[in-house]
Amino acid sequence: MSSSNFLPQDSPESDYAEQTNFELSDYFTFDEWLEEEHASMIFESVQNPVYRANEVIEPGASSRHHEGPSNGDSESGTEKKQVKERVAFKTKSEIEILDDGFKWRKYGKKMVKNSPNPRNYYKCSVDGCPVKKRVERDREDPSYVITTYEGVHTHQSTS
DNA sequence: CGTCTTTGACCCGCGC
DNA sequence: GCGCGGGTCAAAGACG
Repeated sequence: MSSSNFLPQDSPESDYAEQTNFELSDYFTFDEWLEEEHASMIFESVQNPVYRANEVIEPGASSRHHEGPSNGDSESGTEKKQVKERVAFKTKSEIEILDDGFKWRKYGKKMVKNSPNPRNYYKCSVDGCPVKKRVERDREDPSYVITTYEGVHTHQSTS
């Protein structure tokens, strides 16, 4: 019986951009919500399971993971403010693989100590799509699934 | 045959 | 300096 509300909109085929038009959500830093209890914050989003977080990453910030194994010195100019958009969804469902119209490739699974359930990491299979998806189960409500989208799709959904 | 899943190992940042 | 936590990649296997 998963006739619950998977997505706020009943038009999964709609453009993702359309769905990202939730201005009813609150604007807060992801860090803030991280400090707070996930469940607590999103708990109110049961009806509006859509949260939008804009994080501004400064050029000086160490957002460089491990791509250039060269000896330091990797100042490739083109350094500008990178705005990462993160959206947290909380939906009540048994399955965590909620198809939103995009193709995702699982690239890792990790176990969080605060939760007896593992955390899954998904990435868009589309080339040039830096969008990442993080799926986690609510530790207090295993029936709830928290999906966190990171980035913006640079392509249309497969529809 | 191509794509995706799965698991372990590795890496990074921070705290103490 | 080391440990912890979290996040990512990679190789092999499974699957269509």
